[in-house]
Amino acid sequence: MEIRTRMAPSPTGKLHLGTAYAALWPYLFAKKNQGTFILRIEDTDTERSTKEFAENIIDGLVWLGLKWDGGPFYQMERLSLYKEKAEELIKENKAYYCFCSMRELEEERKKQAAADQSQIYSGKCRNLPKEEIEQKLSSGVDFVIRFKLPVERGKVKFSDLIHGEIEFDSQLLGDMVIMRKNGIPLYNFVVVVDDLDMKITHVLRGDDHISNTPRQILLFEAFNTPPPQYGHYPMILNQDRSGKLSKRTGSTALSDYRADGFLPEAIINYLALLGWTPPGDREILSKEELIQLFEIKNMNVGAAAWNQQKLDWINGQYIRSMSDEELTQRLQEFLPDHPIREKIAEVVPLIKDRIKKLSDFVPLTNFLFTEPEYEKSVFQGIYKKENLRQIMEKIVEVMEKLPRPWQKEVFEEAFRKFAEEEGLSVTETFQLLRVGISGQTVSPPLFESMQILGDQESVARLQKALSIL
RNA sequence: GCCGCCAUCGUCUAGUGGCCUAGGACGCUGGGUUUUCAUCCCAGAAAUCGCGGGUUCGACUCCCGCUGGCGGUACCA
Repeated sequence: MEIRTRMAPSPTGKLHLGTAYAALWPYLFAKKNQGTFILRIEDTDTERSTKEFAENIIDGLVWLGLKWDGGPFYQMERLSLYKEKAEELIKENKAYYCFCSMRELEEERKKQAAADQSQIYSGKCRNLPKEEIEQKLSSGVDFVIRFKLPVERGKVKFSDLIHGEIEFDSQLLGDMVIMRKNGIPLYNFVVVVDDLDMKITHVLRGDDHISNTPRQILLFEAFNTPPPQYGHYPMILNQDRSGKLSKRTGSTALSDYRADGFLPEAIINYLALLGWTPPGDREILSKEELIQLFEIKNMNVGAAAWNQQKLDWINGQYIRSMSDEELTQRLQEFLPDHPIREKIAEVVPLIKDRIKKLSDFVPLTNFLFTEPEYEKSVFQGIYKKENLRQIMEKIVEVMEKLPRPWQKEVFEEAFRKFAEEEGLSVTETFQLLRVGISGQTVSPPLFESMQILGDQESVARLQKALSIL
């Protein structure tokens, strides 16, 4: 039988890391088994869902490379199907109209809470006389449709792909609402109708859905169909383990990570490591390798906390493993308005080992296209003697005398010789030169940087530095 | 409250009864390479396996209880 999985985000916010994580598992499982991965937009919460959020989610999934094979299907475009299915249940006496007001229900729950009872619907409208239902319906009383939970069913058991056997007592579930008066269905019901309609064979979802599973299984039974296989993976926790991943300890929007220069392959790799353990000890794995190695049985059962440093490290690993050409292209795409965009290719070899994310490129190379600000104290911090100015003058002199066109090998030879003659350490000399060129004590390799700047600019900078000493 | 899931270094994890005086990764510390910073390489610190009972010749591994964390308990998804 063909394996069919789905990912079903609700468009009530921008693509969250947790949503990307949720997409990864059904994607990997479907690809691993040459199956079909379906994208379904669960937009039945009309208060909170927006088209923009749906688009943001779709864009994000495309960027990550988690391409779906079917959809996107929007539930709000499928309302007639849900209506038909709800009526089918009513006809078969498996669902009923409920005329209880919100107020009544709230009071009922309050009473139950006070008496330390489970807060489940009393079933007041369960067996209303036919005439009363007709009368209320025709006089326009507000109603919802409730699923008639088969209490006699006893324990609902299922074998979770990740957790193993799980069971719930159906008595504790209550008659849930499956349809609002306005014809918009509720979550547990749409999910079942859609999973049924889309012939989903494997539902991989967060373990916050474990307690929804018995309700959904009961609905599948009401439709006389065996339920799909369920697998509930753990959620991602905040960095401080203070609960499920939220804005509390940092951004959770995928678009923020993208804007910060994280690579999609690094994010996929990291998310995979958060919920699954690869065989062997390699952790840097491409999407293709993940698909090949993925096994549900190796999915983790306990929740993992977000670890930003590990993502940073993984992103750095990906950057370093790229060819210079590829990194250049990525940077050019990432920095479309960069002032020396055409020079990025030249700079890339100097910074590849020095950046963890694409955005690091800018502060690290800023001095190459912006005149630095000089501070006397920085020079004095490197060379503490009185004749600082004289030394700098000599450095400028050496620079000016170097044969053109400039070669970086010549720089090094010339300044090592200079250091020896003047009795300076090589480090001191190179650092004075570095600050003179970049205004900073930390920079990409000095001589390569000078070559990129060119002889005139380099000498001009040193002269400007000299002027403040 | 009730229902459910989970529990090994700071974090992510390996571990399926003896191979564990608990292995790996990130991070951290120290050292090496190096013109700075990084990269890279080497070394190190870091878990009495949440607690208490069992079962067993033997338990991180099996069972029970407790505690703690998390999730659910909606006309949200």
